[in-house]
This record gives sequence, structure tokens and C-alpha cells, in this order.
Amino acid sequence: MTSSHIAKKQDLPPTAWAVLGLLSFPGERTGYELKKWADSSLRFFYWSPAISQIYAELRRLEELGYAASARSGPEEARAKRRYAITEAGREALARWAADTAEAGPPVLKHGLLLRIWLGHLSEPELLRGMVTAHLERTRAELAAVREAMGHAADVPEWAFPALALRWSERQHLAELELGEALLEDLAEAGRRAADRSARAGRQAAGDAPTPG
Amino acid sequence: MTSSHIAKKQDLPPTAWAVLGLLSFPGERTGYELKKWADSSLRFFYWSPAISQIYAELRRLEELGYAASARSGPEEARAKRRYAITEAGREALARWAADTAEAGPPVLKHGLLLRIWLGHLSEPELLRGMVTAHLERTRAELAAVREAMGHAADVPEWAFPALALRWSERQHLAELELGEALLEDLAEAGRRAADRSARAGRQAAGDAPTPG
DNA sequence: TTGCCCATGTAATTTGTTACATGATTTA
DNA sequence: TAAATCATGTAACAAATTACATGGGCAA
Repeated sequence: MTSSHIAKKQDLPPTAWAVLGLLSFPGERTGYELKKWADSSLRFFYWSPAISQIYAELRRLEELGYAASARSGPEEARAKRRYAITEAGREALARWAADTAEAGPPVLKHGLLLRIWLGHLSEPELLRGMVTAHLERTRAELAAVREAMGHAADVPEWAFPALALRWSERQHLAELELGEALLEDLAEAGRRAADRSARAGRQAAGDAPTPG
Repeated sequence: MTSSHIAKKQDLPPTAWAVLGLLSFPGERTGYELKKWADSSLRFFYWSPAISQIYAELRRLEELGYAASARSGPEEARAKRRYAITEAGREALARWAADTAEAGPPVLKHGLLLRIWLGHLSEPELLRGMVTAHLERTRAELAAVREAMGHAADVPEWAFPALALRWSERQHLAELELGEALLEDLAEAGRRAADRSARAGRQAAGDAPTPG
């Protein structure tokens, strides 16, 4: 354990702040609980780290004095480690959250769009199938967002998480509209491609144009 | 160099496929050109890898026989390495693109939303400022998308990239609407918080409720 | 009694970034 | 002629995942 292993208080990775953020809401939590919460809420607008990484970040946050853990004593049958944010942690998190320069543009990794972009490699029907499957999945995600909204009751403490979920709900509705529009664009592109090849065929064969 | 270092043809990381995808369009390109193209187009719906990673992926793709490179000979003053996709590469890419199971849900990492979610740590005006800054940036991004659309002319070969960019354009328009709605929600939440504290203050002081 | 959920952690590996080094060509 | 851009690459590091190991409690 050399000095080079001691983490700097500045510029922690966003994941560390996200985990600390989970702890900034009232109550103490285990790493396992944090993971479940991230899966059911944070992941809609940010992302849910692997459980092993959550444990790693919790250790780092504790080392920095931003979180404190208590191993449940013998009164509880099962040994759990519950974490709570410290005053220093809350201050550091607030400073980070207020730093406008820190918040870069949103990052989107959209596997479906990558495949549409590579559409010249696939059959048109396959592309349409991928879009409809995406719409199906998005509808399921939307239901999950609404489910999460139900859990976040109308308590002042949870007002901001509720706001983030409302944003996510609208975001998923927008994603559905984008998918529908894409489906139309795909159909339109297909018609144009058919036109082109038909014209090319007629020219090659010297056919007369078909009416209508 | 043991056998364990030989990459498997199956399950390459998405980034490798994205780079191979860049090569799947007509023409040979250098790593540097790929990076520029990714920055100006791919990044809107997927993401732009670091230049060093692009070079690394190109080496891997060549090792797998999915890409072939030719060092520009003495006819060109400057030594460049131009890459082209191979038939095997095109087939593998098509197989990957057609694999529906491979395409997971889109991943979004939205720094602004993370901060809204942590709104209890910030001043309301700071939050509103972050949202308006985000709207500003999104408008600039939208302009960049449209700029890219201009470059992708109405040539059949580029029909699918053009489709992806049209999706991105709409996506950014949706992002603007989401930001506006968020701003309104923020204002509404502020009014409700003010109401609450006013009522609490009256109750504490024993004031009569104000009419209206 | 089998299997699932709770719960924590380690180890190996992969993925990806930043910093650095180098040098030619173009543009102001 | 200075600065920006083109162009390629290495090395060090950080971030993050998967696989593995372990074991208690609970329900079908």
C-alpha cells in the first residue's frame, strides 16, 4: 500500500459520485440494496454499475472519508455492511454536483441505430423487425419507469428522484415516437430503392413505364 | 505471444464492430480519417472511440482477417496506412448486425439528469442554470447533426447513414423538448416547496391561512 | 432438497482513456 | 516561420466487467 494508491479527492469517476449520490438519500444501505435501487431507477437516465464495482466504490468512498460503514453486530443473524454518507461526503458531492464544467454532454450508445446505420448489410425486413422489437422493449421499459415512479411516493425528500423519473417517462415516450418515425423512413427508403431498381430494369430492358 | 492472446472471432466488443462498420462503406481510410468521421457522425447515436483505440481495433481486425491495410508506397510522400474491409470482414459484420440478441437496450449516461436527481444538494437557480446550459449545448449539437446531414448527399450508398442522422436530428429535437418540460417541472416543484414552507411557517407562528 | 434470493467479496481480464513521442504537411 | 493539422504509434493507467468462491435463509 504505497502513497500512489491513495485516491485523490478531486476528479473521482462519475460512478463514484453516482454511488455516493445513492447514499445521499435518507437511510443506510448495503451494497446489495444499492445495486437493486440503481437497477430500478438510476439506470433509466444514468447507468447501473456491476455489483462488484459498487462494492469497490464503497470501499474507496470510505477510504476517502465520504462514507462510513458499520458491520451489523451479533443481534442480526446475517453479517451485513451498511453504509451511510458522512458530512464530508455530502459536502464533496454537493461541490461536484454544482460544478457545471464537470457535466459533459449526454452519452448515448444505441445498438439499434448502429445497425440501421449499417443497413446496407441487412435485409430490409430484418431491419424493420429490429425496430419493432425495439419498440416492444421500450414499451416494457416505460412500464418499468412507471413502476419505479409508483415507489417514489409524493414525499418531499424524493421530489428530485421523482422529477428524474418523470423525465425518463417522457424520454421513453419520445423514444417510441422516434422508433415509429424510423419505421416510416425505412418504408419510404424501401419504396425509393424499389423505384430506382425498377427504372434501371426498364432502361436495361427497354420497357415502357407502368401506369399508376 | 501465447495462444491465449489470439482473439476469438465471436463476441468482439461493439467498438470493434463499429470500426469495422466505418470501413464497410466504399473507400479506403486511415485511422485518423476514421476518427474524424466517427466524431462528426457516429458519435451522435453511438460514440466515438479514442484515436488510440481505433488504431488498436484496426490492428485486431487485421489480425482476424476482417480488414487489410496497405502502407502507402514511395509514390506518396507521407507514409499512411489505409485500411479496407475484406470479404470475410463484411460477412462477419453482416452476421453480427443481423443478430438480434446482440443488440441490447440503448445505454444513456446523462450527467444533467444525474444532477437533477441529486437536486436536494443544489440551489434551485443553479439547477435551472444547468438545464438552460444543456439546452444551449443541445442546440449546438443539433446544428452539428444538420451539418453532418449536409455532407451525406442523396447518394444511395449513404442512404442508411443519412437515416441514422435523421433519427439523431429528431432525437435532439426531442431532447430540447424534454429540457423545456424539465424546466417547467423544476419551477412547479419550487412553487410547491415554497407553499409547504409558508404553511409550515404559518402553523409555527399560529398565523391565519391566506385566502386564494 | 433443490433452487432462488440475499450478501460480500476476490481475481483475472478486457476495455478504454490520457499522456507522451515523433515527424511531415499545410496554412496564416 | 510559427501554429495548426495530419498521421501513427507506445506506455501507463483507470474503469469496468465477468467469473469465481462462499455461505445463510427461505420457499416450492
